[in-house]
Amino acid sequence: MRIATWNVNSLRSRIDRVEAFLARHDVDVLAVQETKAREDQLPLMGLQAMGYDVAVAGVNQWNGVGLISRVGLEDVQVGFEGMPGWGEPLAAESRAIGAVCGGVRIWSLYVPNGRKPHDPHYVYKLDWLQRLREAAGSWLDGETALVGDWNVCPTDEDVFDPAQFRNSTHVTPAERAAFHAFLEDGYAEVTRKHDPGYTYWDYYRQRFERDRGLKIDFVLASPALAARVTSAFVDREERAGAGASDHAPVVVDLASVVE
DNA sequence: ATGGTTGAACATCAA
Repeated sequence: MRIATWNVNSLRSRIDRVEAFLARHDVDVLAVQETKAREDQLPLMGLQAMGYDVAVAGVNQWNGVGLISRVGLEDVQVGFEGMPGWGEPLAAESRAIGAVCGGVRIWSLYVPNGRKPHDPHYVYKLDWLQRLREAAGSWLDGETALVGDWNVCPTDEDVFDPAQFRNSTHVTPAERAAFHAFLEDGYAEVTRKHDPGYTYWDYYRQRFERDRGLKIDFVLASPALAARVTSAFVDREERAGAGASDHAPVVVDLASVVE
């Protein structure tokens, strides 16, 4: 089974690229972030014609997430227990949607950006990650994937110029500790060893063309799922050209379950 | 420090 995660930066404006990506790589499940649309706003006919089911969450224009699956989409959950929201009118937002796809529970996550250290949104980000950790602890036993835009660079290797980011969000010790807490609990980040490259390049200043990016999109797998991972890669080509998202998709291959 | 680009409730906000 092949799963992928991609911050698409608007599913409506990117639908042609999404369909082409799914076909090009023969993807079974795609977790999307920054969908920026309600389900009733989405052109889903193309995806349905390709055999995919779709579930999305989130009503505001920035933070929506979704799952696109052709191997089942069962037990859909919008948000996780204890997930902190933000004030009105964003209270109805959701940054997490989970479902069982092909026997694997997959969570599509859009971790709060944080804006700037000490900003209320940064406090919210750390709180959100802590509450996710508490919920995720009870999912370790099964085959669980926590995928998406974590908005954290876990190491300096994940930043094109660490000096430039010294006073920025994504790299603070508290954010890195919040990310590593999942690893301490038993989750494994399964993409880095196969592809250490960046996953995000800002639209500003030709950052992609100069390969000045960040690695912030990750796939964390429970032990049973991590044991099934055979390969992974960042689809850098998807970031090139006109009409690209500012993130590239991350693809992970799972070995079939041996009967 | 600032600026640059993109998408959306679009001329302002968020990323």
